Amino acid sequence: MVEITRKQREIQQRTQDILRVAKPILLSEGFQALTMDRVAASMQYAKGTIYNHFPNKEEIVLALAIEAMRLRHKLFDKAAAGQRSARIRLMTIGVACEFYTQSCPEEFQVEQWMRNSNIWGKSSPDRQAVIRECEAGCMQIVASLVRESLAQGDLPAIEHLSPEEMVFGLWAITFGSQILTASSPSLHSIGIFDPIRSTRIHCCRLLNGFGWQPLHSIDEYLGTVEQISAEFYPQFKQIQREHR
Amino acid sequence: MVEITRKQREIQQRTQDILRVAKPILLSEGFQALTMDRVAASMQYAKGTIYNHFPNKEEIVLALAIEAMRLRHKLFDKAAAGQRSARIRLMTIGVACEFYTQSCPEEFQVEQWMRNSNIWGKSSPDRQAVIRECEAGCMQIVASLVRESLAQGDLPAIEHLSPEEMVFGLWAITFGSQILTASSPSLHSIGIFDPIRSTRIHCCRLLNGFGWQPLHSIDEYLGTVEQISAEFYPQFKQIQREHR
DNA sequence: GCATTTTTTGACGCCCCGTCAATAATTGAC
DNA sequence: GTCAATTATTGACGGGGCGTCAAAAAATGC
Repeated sequence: MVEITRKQREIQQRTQDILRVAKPILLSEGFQALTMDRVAASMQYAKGTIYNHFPNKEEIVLALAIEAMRLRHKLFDKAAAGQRSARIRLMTIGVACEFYTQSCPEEFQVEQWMRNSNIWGKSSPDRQAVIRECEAGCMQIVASLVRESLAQGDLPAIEHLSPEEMVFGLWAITFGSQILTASSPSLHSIGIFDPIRSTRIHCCRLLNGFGWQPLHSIDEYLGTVEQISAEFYPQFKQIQREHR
Repeated sequence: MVEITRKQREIQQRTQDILRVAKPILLSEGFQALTMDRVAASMQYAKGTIYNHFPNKEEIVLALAIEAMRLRHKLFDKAAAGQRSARIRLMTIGVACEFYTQSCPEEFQVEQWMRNSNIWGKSSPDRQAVIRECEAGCMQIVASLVRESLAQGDLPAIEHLSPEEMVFGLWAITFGSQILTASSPSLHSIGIFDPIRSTRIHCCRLLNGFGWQPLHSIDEYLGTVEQISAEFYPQFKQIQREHR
């Protein structure tokens, strides 16, 4: 059943190779520059062979997006594991998001591309389903932390606001901040010089606002986030500098 | 100085005509389907003539984005005018955002397209500058409401959080929610059935969290938002037509 | 070793982009 | 009203990407 012939393995390997070739082209020169001819030429295969693996270039982008979201999912999983309080583990997920966006900017970029309706619309339902599962999976990790805290009494039930809606709020502010940071050229001119710090503060206020115990002062929160960051992603600062 | 020859007027008019032709193509069939040949054929002009107006199709998209953002700016302006408290006027801007996204989905869509680096990167610095000004202008409207409230004492200065950062938070959560609503297929499956209501609640909690007087209970807030909505946008369709 | 199946190939048809020399229209001087 | 100069329009063209498919090559199995 898990029998895989050599041939099949070779084919799977080549699918990977195609992605490895396509990714730098996509990320450094954009979607336009990613052409099937070029991918084929880079690998010394004929174009038709590439088409045996991906029916169009949009599918390549979606395949890369799936890899990106799997990475995100893995980071979320690691962050949500462990013995600490749900609130701390939730903060760790927040740090994971920062880490992801900052030190895997390519994956983050691909996720944005995937949201582009041109690409989404042309890709196969199968891959779309994988993406959806992955996204839902990430949300479920957060949601289960919320439910855990509710069950343990750290987090009071809030009238008018379901646990899922709390997740939605956290997600929206994190995601919204990151998108704006990445694509709003006017941010700096309006006086936002450190969007990451701003985002952290808003998340802290949101969590405190939910009444999620133990409440943190901003200074505590920022300090704890720094600790988590240093602990989980010791290489982060370095990478951060690399990417300026 | 404001002398405009008939010829110039005709040319300006045709630029508009091109946008009127391009918009439905773009919105109903996507960026792929928007080809210069097709635009030209639709208007019974030669392709070269279209190129006299726009050096490439990305510029057409950006020109449409400028129209969209001007509309957004106008809505913000109207919302921020009037004699009511700054907090109410801010809420009115929130309603304006909802209105914009809901009843001008095409404009909202074009704004997203514009953020796509493929399009942004290929367009002219002039149009990019207009977009930036427009975006900064929208933010300034919000920022000045914040500053007004600070000056009047309705809104306490918050340690660690500048007025601009408050704007950033509001912007991020509103924008983030809307993007997610528009492009996250898993929202429904995770249990978010009324994202607009959720977003309103989060905004209310954010404003209350800032200590922005007078504080609203969720019920009050939702009620007030409904009132504003009914007052400013009594007839959804009519306003939509105005800007066609 | 040979027939059958699978895989690879790359030329092909189609379409789009953006250009530009040729053509048409407009202008303004006389 | 005429005509030369200026300006605007045209559409054929070169370059290139997409996706296909019949033919060639390779692998398989008997």
